[in-house]
Amino acid sequence: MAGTTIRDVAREAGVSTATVSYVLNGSRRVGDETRERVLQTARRLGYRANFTARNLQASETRLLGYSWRPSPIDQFNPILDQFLQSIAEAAARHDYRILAFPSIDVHAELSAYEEMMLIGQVDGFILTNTNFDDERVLALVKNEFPFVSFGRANEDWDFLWIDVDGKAGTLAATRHLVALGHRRIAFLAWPGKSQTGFYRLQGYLDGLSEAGLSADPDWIQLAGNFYDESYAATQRLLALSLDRRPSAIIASSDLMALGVLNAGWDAGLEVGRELAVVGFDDAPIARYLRPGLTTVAQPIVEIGEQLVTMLIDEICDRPVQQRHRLLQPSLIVRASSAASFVSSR
Amino acid sequence: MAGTTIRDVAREAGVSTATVSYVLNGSRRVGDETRERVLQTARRLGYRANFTARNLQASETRLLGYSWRPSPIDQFNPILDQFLQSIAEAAARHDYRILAFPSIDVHAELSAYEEMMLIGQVDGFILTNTNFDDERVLALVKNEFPFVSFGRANEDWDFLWIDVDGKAGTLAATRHLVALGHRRIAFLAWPGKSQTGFYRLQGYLDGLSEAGLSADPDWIQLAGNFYDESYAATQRLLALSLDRRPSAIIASSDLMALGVLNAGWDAGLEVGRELAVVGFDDAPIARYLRPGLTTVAQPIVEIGEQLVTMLIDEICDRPVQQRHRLLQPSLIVRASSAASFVSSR
DNA sequence: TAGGGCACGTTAAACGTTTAAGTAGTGGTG
DNA sequence: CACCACTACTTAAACGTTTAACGTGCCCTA
Repeated sequence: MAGTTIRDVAREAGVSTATVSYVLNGSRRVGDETRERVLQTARRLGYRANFTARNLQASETRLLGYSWRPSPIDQFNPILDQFLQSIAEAAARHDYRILAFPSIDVHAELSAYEEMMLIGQVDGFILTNTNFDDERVLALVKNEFPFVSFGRANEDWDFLWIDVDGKAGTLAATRHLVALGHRRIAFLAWPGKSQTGFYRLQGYLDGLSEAGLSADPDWIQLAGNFYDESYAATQRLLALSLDRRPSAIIASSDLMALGVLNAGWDAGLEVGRELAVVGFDDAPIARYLRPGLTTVAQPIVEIGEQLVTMLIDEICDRPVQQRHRLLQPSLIVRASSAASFVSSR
Repeated sequence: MAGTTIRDVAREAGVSTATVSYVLNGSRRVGDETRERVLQTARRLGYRANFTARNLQASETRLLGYSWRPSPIDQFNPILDQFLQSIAEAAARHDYRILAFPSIDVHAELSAYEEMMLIGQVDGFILTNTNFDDERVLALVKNEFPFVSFGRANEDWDFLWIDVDGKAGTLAATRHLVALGHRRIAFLAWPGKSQTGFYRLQGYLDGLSEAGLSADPDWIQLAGNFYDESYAATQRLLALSLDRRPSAIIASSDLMALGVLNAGWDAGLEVGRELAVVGFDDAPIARYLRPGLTTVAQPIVEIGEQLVTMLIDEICDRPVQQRHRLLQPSLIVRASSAASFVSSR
């Protein structure tokens, strides 16, 4: 279709294709007069480099695969937007592009085929929502294919990852609530073997013991990363007898915090004063909720950029300085936990 | 790196590369015995097809570029998540992948270069957030490069697009409010030459005149697609004297509706009963707000799928049935406009 | 038995680049 | 003048596939 090749330009300009290539890439000195002529001809003919051919010759694709787990239709993905933009721009700075791979969970026997399809199409992978025993990590490690992950998996697997120190995040959240006077603090934890979820729970537990508080077992409620489950879990918490009912709830994500807010509201509580709520993610919506949601923010843009440069270093066989990086989150205090509180013992 | 080529397999299996290719692609009959031997060898050597080479030979990239305008960091993109997933999966069904191109707005003289870089990297483009006088459309049309757009641009430009009938959406919203008894209905419109914004405003105006209502000029407030501007615009509306103050507000987007909700709340109004609010987009968050946000939902997944098949048809020079498609949105009624209302004349 | 038709393989050109190695031509130096 | 160094350009091989065109040998039919 487009069809103007480097050969057309060469013929038209009366030089060899090599010369045209040298001019276009600036990879070698070319006489001023010839260079001008080539450039003019290229422009006149509307020449555009064929990336496929160039990549074949360089035996690289200049493509990075981005694999994420799509969220259910009615949930929101708090970071996709920022993250995608961040990795796309970081990649572009190094002349790489991002190829989208929503990971389908039907990993039956397709996976072998799929895997074969995926690899060879890109130079490396960026994984998000990485889990314990993540089969994607396993497959990539087995194939010795370059990749980086946002999120840790099994401790004994060695691969490049960046993660947010979730423990530090929920620890800060817990300290914040303790400082406000809260003594009965509950936590909505993810069930199953999620590393991320585990660390977030750990920070909460650490925060309690640091303050000399012991956690009532009922204060730790299991709920998947869904609005409904978190709403129901909150109802269970609020149904506890008055002396055990928590005055503050930390949720493992903003989506879940939303369930807490609404369950609190529906129970007739004034969130912020009668019930403190803290989320995790700082989703864009968090600041616009009423009351504004106190939450733990992750440096998404920075993570995206670091992941990309890390991956490109790996692809180019450059040594990667820190193969595992734990970035610090920051607590954003808003009205959902602003009012200071005195425990009604 | 990976390095096992079709030639290695051929040598190892004692056949020609052509035979290997035929076996792997099933593009021609090959003797059972030979086929088995080739497959075994390929498996044993861990052979993976090199897509670049394959694409070069087929002179296609099997890649679709997806260009969107990233939202500011503190705003949310109501559809990115669903839309991206939808086009990625639809593309995968036809063995295409999605390449991410967040369109940088610095379109100074970069654009010529950019354009050159973009084209040739993909077989076609998917545009979203298409504007009146959209320079991307112009560039693609000029280059006769295959693309489809989610959203219309200038009437006299001929290109493939799918859009949601925004006029029908706001018309339905207006009718709904009228039916509830509202007589003073305001509209938050986007300034500037946005086609999308224009149609949405039009539906509102049609709805009013259909009901025999005339719009007070002050009821149409201009505000960009941002929370803050919409919040401020709502404050202006609520500051009108009691006999002119609107009892219902339609916003051009859910993000803006959020500004309306909060401004209403901050003014001490009970949204849903004292002030009805309608948004546009049905962002995932809409259902979780309190009160739940009445809004106009777009069939995002369907749009994504249709765009992709449309684009692939165009790329393959197959005739495209309807080059312009207007899909119908649907009104989702929630608590922000549920209570029936009697105007206090 | 000559011939066509079929099944199964191979050969080699092509896709559009990049780049190592080679060839002229020029000017400077001993 | 012989030699070298340098500049400016060309030749041609490679990157890893696909596929049209071309052998073979074999069976079937007239």
